[in-house]
Amino acid sequence: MEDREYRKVIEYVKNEIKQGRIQLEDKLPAERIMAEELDMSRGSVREALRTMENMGMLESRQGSGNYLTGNLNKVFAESIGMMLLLKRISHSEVNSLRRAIETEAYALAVQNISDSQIEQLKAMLKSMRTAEIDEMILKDKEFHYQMIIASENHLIISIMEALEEIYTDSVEYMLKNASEEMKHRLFLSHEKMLDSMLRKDESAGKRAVNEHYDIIKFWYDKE
Amino acid sequence: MEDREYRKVIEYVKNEIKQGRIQLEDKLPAERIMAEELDMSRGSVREALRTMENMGMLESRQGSGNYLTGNLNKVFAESIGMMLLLKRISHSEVNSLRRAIETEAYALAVQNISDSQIEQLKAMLKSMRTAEIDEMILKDKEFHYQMIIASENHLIISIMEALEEIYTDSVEYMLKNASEEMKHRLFLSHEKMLDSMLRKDESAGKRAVNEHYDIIKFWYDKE
DNA sequence: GAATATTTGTCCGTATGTATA
DNA sequence: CTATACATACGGACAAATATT
Repeated sequence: MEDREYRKVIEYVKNEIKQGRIQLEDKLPAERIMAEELDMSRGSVREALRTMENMGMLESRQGSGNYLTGNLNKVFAESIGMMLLLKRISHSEVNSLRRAIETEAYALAVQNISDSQIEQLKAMLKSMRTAEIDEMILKDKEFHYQMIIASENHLIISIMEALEEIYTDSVEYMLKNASEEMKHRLFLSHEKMLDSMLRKDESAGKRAVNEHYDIIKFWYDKE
Repeated sequence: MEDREYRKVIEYVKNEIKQGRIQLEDKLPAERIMAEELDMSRGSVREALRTMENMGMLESRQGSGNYLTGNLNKVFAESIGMMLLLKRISHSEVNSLRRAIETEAYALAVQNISDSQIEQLKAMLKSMRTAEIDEMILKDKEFHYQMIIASENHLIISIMEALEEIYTDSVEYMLKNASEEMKHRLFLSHEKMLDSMLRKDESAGKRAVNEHYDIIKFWYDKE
């Protein structure tokens, strides 16, 4: 079943990592070398490289070589985007995932956030209140992103970056068509998130995150 | 930057889907045909196919053709597995993600779960109490999986399946080396999850899920 | 800075194994 | 069973980008 030729390369690379012979940022042997070493064609090696590139574990640089990297977000963004296109999943399902992850990110952020990060959050919230719509959208995005970063969980950050990529347009559309009341309620939920952050009140903060996503869910259901 | 030849194929397929000319389960034009149509080599087309296969959006069947599918889990499992191998992320970070998603899955399950599913959960919990260790591990896995399925969120189900794939061995190791007290506490958290499910008490259930993951976190931190 | 070697990117032609009518 | 269509894989060639001398 899964006995494609190019799998040999992936197993080879995996093994080299396990043995500690190569690690992040290192260069792999040249395509030709690997092809000869593993007794296979260069084309098959290239299929393996493409696979690994799309897993986010390597980067090919023409004229230079193939280097081990660690970028998850593109894989997630592209895959989830495709599943949406193929109608395999729905926007409301993705919204649930965002709610799930941001709630946990909040809990982690409460523990890890620095004073300067909190100051930045305050500043963002302040400009959200007064700013024009485009500026508001930007600050809204930054506010959430800052929370995610403060979680210090690389996996969570990657997935949220991927989801962000998918949703920028959608969020912009929503905010530009939202009622004043809805925008006010969103603002209040942000305020609660920050307030609870200051008081290190995890559960109140989590509730605020959930409120935030309930507002969005309500809007999507109506649309 | 992203101007590789094979991207043409992906754009072409995306467009065919958007135009409604092909959809899930449909067969793509043959490699040769696409290569000629898009004026490129078969090798480059194959790299694109490999990319799309690893995005979970198609399946290549030798002698038959390339078919559009929608399987997310393999991509996630392989990518996350690789990031762990490359030490780009840690096990505790993955554990946080599982906690996040399972908490939300629980909330969704409370709304969607059927009576027969609840009966099955009861049965699983019952055999978990008395069973031998191997049977217990199996039932534990089934219990959580059943909850996830009841969420009826395909994206959440896919990601959890991927994480499950990565963690089967690790969970087995943990449970086989856990103290009786820890196993008892895990059992109690399961019991709370089910109890709250019966009473449709979402927040108590979420707390139980969190307790469950706190126990696991404690074990990992100690290990 | 220029010449040269290395490496990835892309192409073509061909042979083989597999599925399908 | 045969013929056709198709994916899989190989080897050789040249172009383009980069690294090295």
